[in-house]
Formats: sequence, C-alpha cells, structure tokens
Amino acid sequence: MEKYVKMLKENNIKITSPRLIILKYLSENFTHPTADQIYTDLKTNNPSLSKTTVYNSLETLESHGIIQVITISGSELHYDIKRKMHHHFYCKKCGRIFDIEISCPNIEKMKGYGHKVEEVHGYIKGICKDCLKEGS
Amino acid sequence: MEKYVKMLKENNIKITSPRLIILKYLSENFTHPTADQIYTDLKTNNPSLSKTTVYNSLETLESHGIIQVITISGSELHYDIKRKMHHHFYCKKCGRIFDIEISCPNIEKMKGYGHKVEEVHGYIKGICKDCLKEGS
DNA sequence: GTGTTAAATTGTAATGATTACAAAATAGTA
DNA sequence: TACTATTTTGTAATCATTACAATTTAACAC
Repeated sequence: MEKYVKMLKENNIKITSPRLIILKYLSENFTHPTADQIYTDLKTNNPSLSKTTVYNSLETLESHGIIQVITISGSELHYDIKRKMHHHFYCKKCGRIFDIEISCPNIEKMKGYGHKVEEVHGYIKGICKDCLKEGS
Repeated sequence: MEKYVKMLKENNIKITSPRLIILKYLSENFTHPTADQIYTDLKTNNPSLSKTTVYNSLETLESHGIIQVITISGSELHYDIKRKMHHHFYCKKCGRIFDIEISCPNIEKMKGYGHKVEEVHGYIKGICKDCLKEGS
C-alpha cells in the first residue's frame, strides 16, 4: 500500500482511502473494468464506498495521468493503469478488452498537423480467440 | 441521389428515404456528427423524421460496413462514412474531430494474437491547432 | 495532540444519450 | 393492386454519468 501512497504524494493529491483502494485495484487488475465493476468489487470490503466517489477518484487519477480512460466499447468507459504504451482489442461478442503490445511509428507524423498531442489510443475490434473457438 | 440508391442496393438494404438522406448527409459532411446532430440538421427539411429512425438507420448502415462509429469522445457516438483508412484527432477543448491521414504498419502483428480483426481505430487526443492559438 | 479549513466523500436526484416497444406506414414483390 | 415483412415513428424506459448539498476528513498550523 505504501507504493500507492507514494504515487499519490508524487502527484500532490490528498491521500484518501478510496483513492488508494481504487489505485491498488487498477494496479493489480488488468481487466479494464468499468466504474461500476470497480465499485461493485470494492464495495464488499469497503461498505462505505459510494459510486460517486469511484467516479470522482477515477477523474482525479485520470487528470493526473496515473490512469487512462478507454472508450473502445462505445457504451461505457473502461479504466486502465497507465503503463508502457500499448493498444487494446475489444471483442464484440464477450465484451472483454485485451491488451495488444503494438506501437505505431507513424504517430511521429502528427507533428505536421500542429495539434498538441496528449493521448494516443489504438483500438482494434472484432471477435476474440476464445469466442471464435466456441463458434456461434 | 442515384449514387446512394445504388449503395443501398449493393448491400441488399431496402431503399428508404431516411436511409438515403442520412447516407447523403454523411457522404457530404466530414464533420463526424453525432446522431443528434444528424437528426437536427435533417429534421428541418424532413419534418417527419424521427430520432429513433436516425439511430435505426445508422445501425443498419454500420452493420453493413457503409459507415463507422467513432467512440473517441467517450460521451457520445460520432459517425463517419467509411472511406480510405484514416485516424482521428479529438480536441478536448472544442470537441471537434479531425481526420488524420496516418496508417499503422504494425497492425500486421495482430495476426499473432489469434483474434479476428474487423475494425481498426486510431484515436489521438489533445488540443487542436485553433484552440492552441486562442490560448486559454 | 487539537483546532481549522479547504478538499473529499457520500447519497440522492438529475441529466442525457441510447434503446425498447407497439402502432402506423411503406418497400418490394406477386 | 394486394400482401407481407420490414421500416418508421413517437413515447416511454434504461442506464451510465454528473450535479449538488450535507457530512466527513486530510493536511497543516499551533
């Protein structure tokens, strides 16, 4: 837990219980959960947790660049700890999101447009390996 | 308009007025509108148009691969005619979406994962050229 | 430690995009 | 022209996310 306290301190964010458990949760879970999944999972051991707090904390962590929002599904937001640059694959059948270790060299060309780049997301959609196996 | 009739016919979709005007709208508008923007713009000259129809038609056009859904903003869906592969830049300040003519050679590596790839989206976020100029 | 204050948490209510549904209208075909 | 499956339409429902106000708490000064 000390690790997460440190992360918050480095970002000059107040150390609060909700922020710590959410940060810990995202650091140990690579399932790209939604706010509701995070809330439900953490609620059992933290009965006082409010869903609004989950949203607030996620917003805070995101604005400080500690986590990132994944908009791949189009119907709800998913969250991911920010680590080495990677992309995401979304299975249209089971809804799972898989990490894809790909990087795009052509992002360099963005400089030509004059926009200030802050985030780069690579989203690939289709049917995942497992769902393909099951046939339909 | 004959062009759009042809497109629908090629996909074995029934030719209906809403589908035609929406397809025409997206073919001539590269602003990546939301369903609501499409509805509002078309409503003036097509008073009988219903918002549900806009959603239904967009769903039909999308399922036939004629248009694509852009989930970059995270709060509402945007639509785009499918043309040459390109990516999108989203300005966090003005909310506009810009086309980015970049392609990623590393998508090839997706084959190694065993998933069936159906869509590839490159989303870049930040502050656009115009908003940068205006300062803050 | 105790007190103070700004910031965070909490619960409830509101918002807003999207979808469900059923009745009326229409495209495509015989 | 008649028939039928598909579409359109309007209204109501859903559900993720946000707004808001009251309560609690972290951080800091003393």
